[in-house]
Amino acid sequence: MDRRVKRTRESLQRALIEVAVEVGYDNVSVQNVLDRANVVRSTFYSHFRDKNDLLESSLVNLKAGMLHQWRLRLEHGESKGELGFVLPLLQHVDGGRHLWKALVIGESGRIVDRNFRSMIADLTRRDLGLKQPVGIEEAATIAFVVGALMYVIEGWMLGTISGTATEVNQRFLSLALPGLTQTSTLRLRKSAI
Amino acid sequence: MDRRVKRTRESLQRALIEVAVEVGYDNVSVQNVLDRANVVRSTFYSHFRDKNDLLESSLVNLKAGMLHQWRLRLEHGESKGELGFVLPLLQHVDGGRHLWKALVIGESGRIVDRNFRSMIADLTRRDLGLKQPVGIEEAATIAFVVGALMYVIEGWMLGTISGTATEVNQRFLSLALPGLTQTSTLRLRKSAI
DNA sequence: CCTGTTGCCGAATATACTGTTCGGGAACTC
DNA sequence: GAGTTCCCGAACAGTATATTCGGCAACAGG
Repeated sequence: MDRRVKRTRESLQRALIEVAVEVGYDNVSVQNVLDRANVVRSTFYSHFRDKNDLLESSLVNLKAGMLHQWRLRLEHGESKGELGFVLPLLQHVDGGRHLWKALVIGESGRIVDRNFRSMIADLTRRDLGLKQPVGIEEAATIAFVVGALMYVIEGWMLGTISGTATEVNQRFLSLALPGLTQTSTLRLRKSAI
Repeated sequence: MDRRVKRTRESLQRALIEVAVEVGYDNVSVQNVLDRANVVRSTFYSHFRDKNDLLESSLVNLKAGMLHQWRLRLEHGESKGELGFVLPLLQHVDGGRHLWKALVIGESGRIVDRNFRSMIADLTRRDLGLKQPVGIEEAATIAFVVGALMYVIEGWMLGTISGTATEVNQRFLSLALPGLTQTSTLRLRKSAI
């Protein structure tokens, strides 16, 4: 790939994140990004459809980095057990706390959400594939786990939930695992219907 | 309150919802709402800060209606047990399926999310207040339950998750309750740390 | 019914941001 | 070194937001 192309794309991606962290994604105009990246309008639109498109392309990198770190920890045997991917995930998110805190708020939150939802859903599916609870549709289970995890992470980023990655992981697993490993015959007491 | 004020505000609220259901919230301009409501620009801005502000005021009514229906069902004894508020909630949402499906998508999704998160959080807190799991911070538990429920509802609205309100309720409870009633000593097996 | 107040209309206007166009010149690939 | 590709710069139309203000009509209270 042409070196110039790579340079402009990376400049724009970096600029967007920087400015978003400073003033919040919703308050970022294309012009702000252009100024920061030293790129001109027409160039921007020859690479990206709009601001959201740029964000989405930035997320590709962030996701790649996350999966990379996850694999490293997998190899080091640090993420065993059911939902073992959660701890590495939390640790990685913890590293870029400023970044994620900025991106969780506002319109970018939806985009981040949509991107990571599918990733987490995949990890969850792979993890739970073997011990699927009987009689409970997969879609509901995935939505349940992913939603719970996303909200916990969000609360953790925003400071509503405190604690280290390990602690948050423990809290999450203690809430999630019992429902997932429960057998179908026990899964609902009469009083709760 | 001046009758004209009430009329104008209600016209605008109704118009916003109508148009949003038709073309999606994100594609609604202030002008669209004005045309539908037969209200002029300056009047709009004398009542609401912007489109989102109008949506927020509309949600007040929707939430009120929801809580009203919930109380009715409570009196009829249809929502007993832990997380008993979930079923009435699902049933109410099911009633306005078109509406919610439209509001879940796009920018309005975040606003709806923010509004109902706090409502569901309150209901959850009240419900779980007595049997708080030991050693698990309340904030994490609330975020867990609320997130799981929100995502399940969203998936249900969008058709990813199928079934009746009763079935979805059962699925949700069977996933959530075991983790909530688990005692602290059992809450984590070594392998999952 | 009368009176003072309040809200709505209508139109104009400033502002800001988006997205597109195009030619000249520089940087890149091979 | 030749030819292609990309970036710059500046201009431009289009669209939506948000504010202003005078005149008229509807309202609440007595």
